Amino acid sequence: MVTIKDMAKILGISTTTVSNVIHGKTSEVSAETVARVRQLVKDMGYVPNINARNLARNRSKIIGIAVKTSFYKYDNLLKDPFFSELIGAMAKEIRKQGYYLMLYFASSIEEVVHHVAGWNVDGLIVAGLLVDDYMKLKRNYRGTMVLIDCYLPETINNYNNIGLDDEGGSYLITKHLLDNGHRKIGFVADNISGVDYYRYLGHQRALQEYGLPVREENLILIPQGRSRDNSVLKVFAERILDLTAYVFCSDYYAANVINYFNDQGIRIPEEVSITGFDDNEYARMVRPALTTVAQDVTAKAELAVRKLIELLNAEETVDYFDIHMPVELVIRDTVKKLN
Amino acid sequence: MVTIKDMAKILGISTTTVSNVIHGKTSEVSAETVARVRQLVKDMGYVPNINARNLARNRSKIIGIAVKTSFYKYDNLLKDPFFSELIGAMAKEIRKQGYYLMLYFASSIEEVVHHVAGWNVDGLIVAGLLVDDYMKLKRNYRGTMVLIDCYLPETINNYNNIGLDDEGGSYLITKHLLDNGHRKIGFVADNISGVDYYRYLGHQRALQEYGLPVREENLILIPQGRSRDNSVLKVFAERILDLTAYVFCSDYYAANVINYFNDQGIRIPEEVSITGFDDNEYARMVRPALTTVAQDVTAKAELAVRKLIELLNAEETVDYFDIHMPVELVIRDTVKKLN
DNA sequence: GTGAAAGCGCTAACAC
DNA sequence: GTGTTAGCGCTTTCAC
Repeated sequence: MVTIKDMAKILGISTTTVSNVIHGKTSEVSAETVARVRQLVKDMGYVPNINARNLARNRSKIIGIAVKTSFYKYDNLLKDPFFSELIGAMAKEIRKQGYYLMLYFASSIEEVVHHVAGWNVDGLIVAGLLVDDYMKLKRNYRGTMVLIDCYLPETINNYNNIGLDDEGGSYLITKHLLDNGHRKIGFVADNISGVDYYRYLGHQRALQEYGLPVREENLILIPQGRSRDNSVLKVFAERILDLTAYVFCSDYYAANVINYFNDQGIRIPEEVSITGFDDNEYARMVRPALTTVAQDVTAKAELAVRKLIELLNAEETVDYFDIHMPVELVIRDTVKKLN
Repeated sequence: MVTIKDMAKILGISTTTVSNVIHGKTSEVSAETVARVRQLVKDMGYVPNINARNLARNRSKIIGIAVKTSFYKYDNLLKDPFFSELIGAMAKEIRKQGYYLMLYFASSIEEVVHHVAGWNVDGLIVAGLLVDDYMKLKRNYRGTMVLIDCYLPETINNYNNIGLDDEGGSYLITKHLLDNGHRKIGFVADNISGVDYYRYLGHQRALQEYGLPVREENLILIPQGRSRDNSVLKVFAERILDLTAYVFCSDYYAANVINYFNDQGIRIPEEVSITGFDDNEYARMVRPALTTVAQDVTAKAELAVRKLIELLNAEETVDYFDIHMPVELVIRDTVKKLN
C-alpha cells in the first residue's frame, strides 16, 4: 500500500505538499508540482487510508443506520419491503453525498451506542424507536441524529424526526370505507404503540366523525411473527359474520389475508372489504389489487439523509424538526360500495 | 471521548497495562490492577476508537459487500427481494461473527476497488460479477474475496464462489412442464449472460432430452427496466397463440405477467402455464401461487460469510471453492397437465 | 507485573 | 510555494 510519505520521498518533496495536492489546495502549490504529484498518485494507484484520515481529522464521514430489531419479529429485517426500500434508498443517497454507510442491526440500544461511539460515526439515522430507547440513546450519544417514524411525548422536543401523517392516512382510508357505506369495521395491527397507535387514532377520529362508537372488540391484534399462521387467519374469516371491512396497518398483513380469503373461496370485495397501509409492492401485486394509503418511502429516506447532512454541515445550531410527510389514498379494488 | 491514555493517567499506570486488560491478557497483569481497570472502563463508558485500532493493527474487521448495480436496471437494489434477503442475511451473520459491514453499491469496479482499499476491508463479498469485472477486481484487490453467483470461464480457477445449480434447476422445471405434456415453451429472461445463461442451458438440455428442437424465437428477452410496461406485457398475451407455457428466469417477472394475465381475463393455468425461479415472497403471494424453483438465499448468504471468515482466519492458504447450492422444485398452481 | 516508546498514515498549524 | 512537526488513539516490542 503506497502512502503519502512514500510519494513525498520519491518526489523529494514534503508530505504536506502531497497532501495539499490531494485535497485540491492547489493554490498553494506550484503548477508543476501539482502535475507531478497527480501523475504519481495515478501511477502508483494511491488510495488514502481512511482510518488514518479519520483518526487525524477526528471524524469519519460515516453515517450509521441503526435499526433495533427484535430478532423475534424479524429473522431478516430486509425481508420487510418497507425497510428494504428505506435502507436501499438511503444507501444510494448517502453515497451520492460522499458519505459511507455503516449498517447496524442491533437488538439493544446499548449495542448501537457502543458501535457508533467506536466508529466515531458522524451522524446517525435510527428507525422505529420507542421513547425509552430514545432517551437512552440521547444520553449516550451526543452526535447528530435523525429519527425515522418516531413518536415522542410532547415533553421532549430536542429531537429531529421524519415521520408520516399516520393519523391522517388512517383517517382518510377509514373515511373512505365509511363513505362507501361500511359501518362495521375491524382495525388490524400487530401492536398498538408508535406509528400504529397514531393510525388507530386516525381510525377512531373517522368513526367518531360519523357518530360511530369505537368498539374494543373491533381492534384485532395479530400475534407477532404469526401472520401466516392458519389459526390466526381463521379468525378473520370468522369475524366476517359481523364485520364488513378490515383496515390493516400494513399491506403485508392485508395481502396475506387476501390470499387466505382467496384460497378459502371468500370473495373480495364482495363478501368483505380490505384496506392496507404503505402501498408497497405487495399492494400492487395481490389480486384484487389493494386499496391502501400510499407513502413515499424513497422520498422519506432521501430527506432523512439530506437533513442529517445539512445538520452535519451547519455552522450554527439549527432548529429541531419533526416532519410528517403527506400520505395519499390509493383506491384499487378491495373496497365494495355498500348499497 | 475517554481514551486509554486518560485511564492510564487516572490509575497511575501505563497504557500498555490498560490495553492488556482490555484485551483479556490478564495473565500478565496483577489481579488487583485488572479489577481496577475493568471498573474504570465501566465507570467511564470507555469505547475503543476503532479507527485508531485499525490503523495500528493494519486490519479493519470490516467485511465489504459490494454490488455492482447499473442504476439503469435498479433505482433501488434492495427492492429486489433476492438482494434484500441476501444482504439482510449477510448483515446478520457478519454481526454474529463479530465483524462490521460496509455496504457499497457501485456502478463501476474501479469504485469498488477504491473503496475497499481505502477502508482496508479485511474481506470482500461481491455479487453478480461478469468475467471482465472479476479480472479487474482481482488485479487491483489482493484481499480475500468470495463471489456470489458468478460464472467464470474454466481457464480461471483462482477464485471462490458460492452459486446455485442454475442449470439443474432450470432443467428440472422445464422437465416438469414436459412431463405435463407441454411442448411449446417460451423461455423468458432479461439477459442471457451469467446465471441466466446457465438457466437457459438447463432448459435446453431438458428439451433435447425430449427430442425437441431449441427454437430461437422461443427465447423472449424482456427489455431491462420495462417489466411492467404494457407494451412488453402484451407480447406475452400474443404468444399464447403458439406457446402453452412460459419458463421465467425470475419469480418477479413471472408474478408480473400472471397479474397482467389476470387483469386481461386470461386464465392461468387453463390457458397458459407459467413457472418462476427463486421462490421468493412473490411466488407465494401471487394467485394462482407460482410453481417455481426454490433456492435458499439465506443459506447462501450465511455460507458466503462463514466461508469468507474461514479464509480470513486460515493460517495456510486454503483451496479455492466453487460451490453450487442445490435447488428444489416447488409445485404450486401455475402448471396445467395437458390432455 | 509494568512501562517507555515507536509507529500505523494522515492532517494541519506553523515556520521558513 | 514548501517543509517540519506534533499529534489523532491504539498496539506492540522490548526493556526493566
